[in-house]
Amino acid sequence: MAHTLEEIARLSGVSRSTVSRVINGDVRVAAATRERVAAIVEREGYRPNRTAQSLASGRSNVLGVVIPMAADGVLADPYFSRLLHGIAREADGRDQFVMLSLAEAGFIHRIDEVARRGMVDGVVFSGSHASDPFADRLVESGTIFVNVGRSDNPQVSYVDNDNVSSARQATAHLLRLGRRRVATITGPLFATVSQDRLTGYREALEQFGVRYDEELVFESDFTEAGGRVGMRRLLEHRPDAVFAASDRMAAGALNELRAALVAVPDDVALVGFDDIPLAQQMEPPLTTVRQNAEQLGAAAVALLLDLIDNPSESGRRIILPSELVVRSSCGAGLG
Amino acid sequence: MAHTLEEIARLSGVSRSTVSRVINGDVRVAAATRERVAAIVEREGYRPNRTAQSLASGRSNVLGVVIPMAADGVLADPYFSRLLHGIAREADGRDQFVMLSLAEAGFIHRIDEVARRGMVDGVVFSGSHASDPFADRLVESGTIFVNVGRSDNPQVSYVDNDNVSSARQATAHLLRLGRRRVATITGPLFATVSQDRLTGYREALEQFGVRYDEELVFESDFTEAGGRVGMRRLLEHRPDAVFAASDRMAAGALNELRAALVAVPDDVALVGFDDIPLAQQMEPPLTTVRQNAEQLGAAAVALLLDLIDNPSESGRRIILPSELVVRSSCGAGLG
DNA sequence: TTGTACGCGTTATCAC
DNA sequence: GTGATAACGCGTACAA
Repeated sequence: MAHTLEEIARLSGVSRSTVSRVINGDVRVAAATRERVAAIVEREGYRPNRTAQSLASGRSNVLGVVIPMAADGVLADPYFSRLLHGIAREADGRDQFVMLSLAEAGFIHRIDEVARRGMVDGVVFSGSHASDPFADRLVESGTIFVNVGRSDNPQVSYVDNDNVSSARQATAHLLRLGRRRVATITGPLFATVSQDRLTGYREALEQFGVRYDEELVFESDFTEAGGRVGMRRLLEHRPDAVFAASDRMAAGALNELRAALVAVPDDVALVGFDDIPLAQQMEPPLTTVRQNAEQLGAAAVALLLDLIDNPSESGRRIILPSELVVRSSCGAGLG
Repeated sequence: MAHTLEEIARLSGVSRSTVSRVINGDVRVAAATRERVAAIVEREGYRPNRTAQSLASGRSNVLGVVIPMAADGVLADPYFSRLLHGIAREADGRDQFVMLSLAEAGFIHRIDEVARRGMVDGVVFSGSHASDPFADRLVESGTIFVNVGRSDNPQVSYVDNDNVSSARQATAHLLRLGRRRVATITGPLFATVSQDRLTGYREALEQFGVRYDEELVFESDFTEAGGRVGMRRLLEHRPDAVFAASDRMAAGALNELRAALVAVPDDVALVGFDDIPLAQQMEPPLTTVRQNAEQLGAAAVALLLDLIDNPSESGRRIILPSELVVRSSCGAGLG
């Protein structure tokens, strides 16, 4: 088992350079030579040392992926699983490796580590804050990266779902069905997704000439427990519909409604966001917005690679469309 | 912003070697020198180039993690999320990086890539087969790795849950409550977990002097849909209890039982395996075996690092205990 | 305690 | 087409 270029070169009676050329598919090499060397590479099962390649070429073909684990068990959220899956799959398809960092609280040092020159060519950062110190740190350190989720920093490139328009559409759907006291359970408002979905909600209200009522807005945390608590409080203000900014919160809300003996959708219509697997198994099945997290991850990788090849560009944005999936929790017939 | 050892050396008026020593905490360096150099390193925000370090030292501090994506959306299974979380967290705590490879079908080449010298110091492989070609490939290539899940290959080191004894305990629990026609829905039997849980089931039967009846065994695939199908078939043979080898299958079975108007646990008692979040929200709450996937991941990393430091050792095994969580689907009072 | 010099395995720039 | 040879940035005997 030969281990270095040098050995392969010796075995095939050529120089290191030629072997290197064969390995890298350089055209300027005689067909006969190429074949002979290739055969020996094959026979010996030789693989170039990645680290040495990286050092010499200045490129590692490794993409860093940083996912802040704000709450415990964030990975339990199907969104992140899918996002990660999309990232991994796209990276794989483009012959890139993925270096994963599930950053716990106080992980600033990990960012520095990941951004360390040589390790990775770029970073996909799943940052949820409009203005994130870590994102700032990344641009400051000159690391090429793309944010998954909107960012206020004009320098940062990002991919995101069209949260505003999707939320507007979801809320409008409720209004169109005649509901007028439409409440909403939002995610944590420091997160751009939460802000954007709230914005969409307000836009729909305005569009239908319905007054925005703060009492019908409850800020929660995307979890089922949070949705349940939110619903309990909202119930005091007699809503006839609820737009939950995540399916998990919608599930919690549904549990609370059931416990309070409120009929869904008859008394209160419900719409979620995400279209997690559970959504269609809920009773009644949940009307929700399908966002394709895998696609988002793939898009992030594609954009990142583009940025790596064209470092001059910055502040690029890619917005992916979502789709309203009408089931029965909203009180509309299927269709 | 200084970028190389050389520059820092020049800036602080010493040689590269000395700076290197300071960086690596070598004791043989004068306190005064150390301080001076450290200050400059700090001021310049210098970080050693990881790639160069790896090449020179022969160690990358990167751990490969390979998870075969047999079925689509494997990551959706909470087990893998938790496993991955445990791995990432432990690796982080030990200053290791994680290189993730979500290997799709036909991913043999990826294994080779990951095992490529220089990239990673070792690999955590989540292989489910008793005898896995990929695992064989890894040992063949001399890659240091640990398998998550039992392996028949005496060379491979692995960490695993105590599936046999847990399954025995779960089944025995049913038998102890007086059930005699205890059926089981197994996972795919090429997987060691499935085999082991089936073995535990048989052991419990034997222990209670109950004949093993093939008609009461249905091989499925760990998914909810699979559990549902399995339950439908088993129903033909009038079981009074079911041990499902995964909570997701238990959920499917429960749905089927409900559809068939069979009372749980009165007519048919049910026990699952995994203790996924859904388990305690099922109606009735599911009695199940709690396996700590995070701990499994952490143990895998710990073992791997141990192996990296002591490459001579091989075939080490670590078995983690599980715990029966009694809720009400089995027909026992809480306790 | 500090510095010199060589090696890690490639890539890339030259000549030939 | 092919082959020396100089980087790439760092670790580490060995010498001083």
